[in-house]
Amino acid sequence: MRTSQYLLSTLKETPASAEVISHQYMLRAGLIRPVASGLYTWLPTGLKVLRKVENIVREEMDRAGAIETLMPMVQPADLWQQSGRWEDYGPELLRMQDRHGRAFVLGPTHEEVITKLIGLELNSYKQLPINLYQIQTKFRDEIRPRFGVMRGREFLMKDAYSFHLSQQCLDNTYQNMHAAYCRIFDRLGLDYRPVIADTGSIGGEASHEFHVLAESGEDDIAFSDSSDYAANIEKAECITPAGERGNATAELTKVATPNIHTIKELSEFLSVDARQTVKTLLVKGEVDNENNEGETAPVVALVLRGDHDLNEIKAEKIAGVASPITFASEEDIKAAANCDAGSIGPVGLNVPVIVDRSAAHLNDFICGANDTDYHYTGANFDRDINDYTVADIRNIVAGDPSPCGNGSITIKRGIEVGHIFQLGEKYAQAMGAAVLNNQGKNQTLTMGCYGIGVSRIVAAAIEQNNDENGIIWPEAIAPFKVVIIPMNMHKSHRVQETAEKLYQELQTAGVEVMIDDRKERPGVMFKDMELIGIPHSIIVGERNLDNAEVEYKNRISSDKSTLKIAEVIDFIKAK
RNA sequence: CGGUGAUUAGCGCAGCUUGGUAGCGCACUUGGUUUGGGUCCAAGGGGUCGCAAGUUCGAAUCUUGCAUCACCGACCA
Repeated sequence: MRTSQYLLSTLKETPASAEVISHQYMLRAGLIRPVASGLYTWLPTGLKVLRKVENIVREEMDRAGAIETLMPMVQPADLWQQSGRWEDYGPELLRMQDRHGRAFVLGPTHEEVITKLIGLELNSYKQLPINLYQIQTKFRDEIRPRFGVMRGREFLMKDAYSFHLSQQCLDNTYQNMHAAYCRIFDRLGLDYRPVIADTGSIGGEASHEFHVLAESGEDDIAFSDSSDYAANIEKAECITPAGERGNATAELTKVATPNIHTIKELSEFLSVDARQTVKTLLVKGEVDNENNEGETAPVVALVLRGDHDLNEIKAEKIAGVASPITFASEEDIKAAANCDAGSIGPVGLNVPVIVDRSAAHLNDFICGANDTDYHYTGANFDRDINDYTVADIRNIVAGDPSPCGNGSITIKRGIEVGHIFQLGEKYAQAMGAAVLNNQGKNQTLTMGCYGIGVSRIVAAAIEQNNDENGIIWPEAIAPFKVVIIPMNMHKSHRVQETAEKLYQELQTAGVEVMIDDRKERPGVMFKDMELIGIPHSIIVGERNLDNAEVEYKNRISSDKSTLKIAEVIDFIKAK
């Protein structure tokens, strides 16, 4: 490709709307342009990268035995009504009507379509297992699109769906996909981790997320420092602290704590470590629709150690706690604890009390006294608080023992680029996907689903591989392998001839090569090519031609060397 | 949707407080100059000042409403 006949579209300045580095560089390097909130045009260079990612994903899915299909982006509403997600999915599902007034949706995912298809096409256990995938544009009407293509509303996704008659068969395919995903991210050249994940709204049993590690990631991942254990912080179990709880030695004492509302203020005011304090959160309880028709929801107290944060996902799974988590209103708090929110405590509190495992391990701790501007010191479970249950309801923090039993936890940020689930029979049942088993009986299929965010990977790769000069593409997904940068080509026939000759030869050798044949000063070319992040540069200048040499520069290592012109082709091909 | 901020040339911004007929840098065009790290000089082209209504002799500037974009929270590949 010649830059003079190409749409380079690089920008010197960073558009004000771009927050994260990948978004900034994708705009500046001319990979994407915004069209509307969460919607982007892929410019030629960006599309080249996107296609490379897509092809690696396709090759590895094919190698793993999955079969490619293509389903429509627009789907009829009745499929979604059949699965129940027409009601459940919420406003993220973009709904519309055709000219006849029939309801459709823009597909955010394709479980309904594929399951319906499988139900129609498959009749016998002999056709199982089967794993179908597609690489397709999805649309999710995100509340807040951000970070460019990292969280766009329209995005390219690989989604695969497998069908089975037994859990064991599903497990096999699940493991197979897990391995395929590792090969994909290995080939992409990214630093990633498979982590244990919450199954979220899709539901089901086993689930792993694949995260690319980057500071700007939106998820917190908990790792063991001495095993393979990694889990999304939403899911990481906080185990009961080792050892026996200390004995109650202090007397329960009510102390005045004027205008103290937060744990930070409390620990400073009383000069104690936040770890010796306890915070009590009041949330709405579960309404039992059958027995308490129309009654207001009761309130439940959640007790955490002062330095810990509530994990809402864990908490809302506990019986008696409303899902989603809803914090009690000021009136509810007044009614239940007779004080302001800053002074609630578990002592003498007349509502169900759920205590986190770590908080339950404390003795002689400090908590609210259920009296505005007062706290208790020297509080103890089983002496001052008797009616309570213990559960894991907090977020894991760095330094906690790993739930796998080996080592302690460190926390890093990750960008979720892949997610594999075992779905079970949910969709197969709803859509009527069943086959005859080997006893001749109709049996509902069990399902797995496996997603990869293809367009998100492009952004994630940049988040992980960049410097102050621009993008540093991993070799496997670079838009071009090598760029020829001639110095003042229009003034030197020798330079022009050599550059053109190398360009032709590299093309003939099947190397993806760009030649910067613009009438630009050297600095401009260097800056642009570094911004775009092409891994290898060949610089052709008068300086080296007398020795029949050109200069080579590596974008990753910044290593420079001189090469004999005759060696260039083999040198680049070997890279 | 809630909270915050923004909207002036393709991009980055000033002008608004104190109303008087729109400016800077980059990019673009032309000529010259320079030529191994975003040269320098000169001359140009390009703007319904987000939209609508109001106040006023006069509105980018003041008022009101709306729209769009971005950031912080709930969603997720």
